[in-house]
Amino acid sequence: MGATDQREVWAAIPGRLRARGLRWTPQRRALIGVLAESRGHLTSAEVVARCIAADPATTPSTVYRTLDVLEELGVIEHAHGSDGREEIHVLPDAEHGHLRCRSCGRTWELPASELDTLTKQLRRERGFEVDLSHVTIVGRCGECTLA
Amino acid sequence: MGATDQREVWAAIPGRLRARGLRWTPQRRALIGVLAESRGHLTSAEVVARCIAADPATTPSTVYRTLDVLEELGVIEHAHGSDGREEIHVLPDAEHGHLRCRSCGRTWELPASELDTLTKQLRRERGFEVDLSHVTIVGRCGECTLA
DNA sequence: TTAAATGCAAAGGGTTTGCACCGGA
DNA sequence: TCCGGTGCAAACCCTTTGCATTTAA
Repeated sequence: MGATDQREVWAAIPGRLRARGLRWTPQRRALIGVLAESRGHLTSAEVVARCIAADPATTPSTVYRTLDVLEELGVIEHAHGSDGREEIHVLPDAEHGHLRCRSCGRTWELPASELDTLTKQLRRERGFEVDLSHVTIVGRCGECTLA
Repeated sequence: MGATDQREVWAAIPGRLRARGLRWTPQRRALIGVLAESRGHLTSAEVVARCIAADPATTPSTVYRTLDVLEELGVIEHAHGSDGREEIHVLPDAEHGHLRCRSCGRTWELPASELDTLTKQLRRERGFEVDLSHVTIVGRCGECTLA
C-alpha cells in the first residue's frame, strides 16, 4: 500500500463517519492528523501525548473514545506490547505481524509471507485462524545477539 | 515433564532461596501453594486474588515482590495477555509458546516443535533469536470459527 | 544479630466512566 | 432540533514504592 493510498484512507474518514451517523469534529481531525504522521506502531498513551502536544486542550477520554470508533471503522487495530500497554497499529490493511527485540526494544514488521508456513500449519492441524496483526514475536535481534 | 517432577521443583524452592541468602516465609509458602495448584497460565492479579482467598491477610505488594523473586529463580515467567495484564506462566522449563483464541479466551500451549520452522527461518534470514516463551499467537480457534 | 521480608498506606500509570454542556448534521 | 461528542473530574484496576516493623537464619 503506497503513501497515496494511505492519504485516501484518511481523507475518506469524515465521510465514513457521517455515513454511520457519526460526526467529524475538530478533535477527531486532530487525532487523525497525529495518526497520519505516525508510521508503524505506537501506544495509546503516546497518541494521547502527541495530541496534547499538538493541542494542550486535548482530553484523554476523547482520544480513547475516538480510538475505539476508529477501530470499529477498521482504520486501526490494537494489541498489547511487552510492557502491557495498549499498542495501536495504523492501517492494518496490509496484514503483518511484528518482531520485537526485547533487548533494544525495536520492532520490525513481519510480512504475512514470513508467517505463511505457520498460519497454514495451525489452520491445518488445529483449525486455528491466526490473526496476523496480533502476532508479535519477541526475542533478540541480530545486532543485540552479537553485542 | 511429569507431575512428580513438578512437585520436585516446588519442593526445591526453599533450599534454592536459602542458597541465595533469601528466606522461606509463610507468605511464600502460601504463594507457592497457589501456584502449584494452578496449571497453565494466570494473571498476577488472579494470583493475588487466590492468595487472599486462601488467607485474607495477604498483602498484594508481598505477592508481587515474591513473584519477582520466583521469576529470577526461573520458576515462573511473565508475559502480557490480550487484555494487557501481567500473565504468568508456571514452570516454563518446557519451552513453549501459546495459542490464544480471542473469541473464547482459551489458551493452548504451542510446543517448540510447531514453531520450529519459524524460529529457524527468522534466525537464518534475520539473525533473530526467538524467545519461545513469549510467543503468543492470537486468532480464532477451530470451535469458535465453526460457531 | 542482621539483613531480608512483611504490612500498610500512598502514589503511580494508563484507561474508563458519569454527567452536564456543547455543537455538528 | 436532536443526538453524538466533548470536557471535566472522579473512579478504576493493577502494580509499585517508601518506610517502619517483624522475623528467618
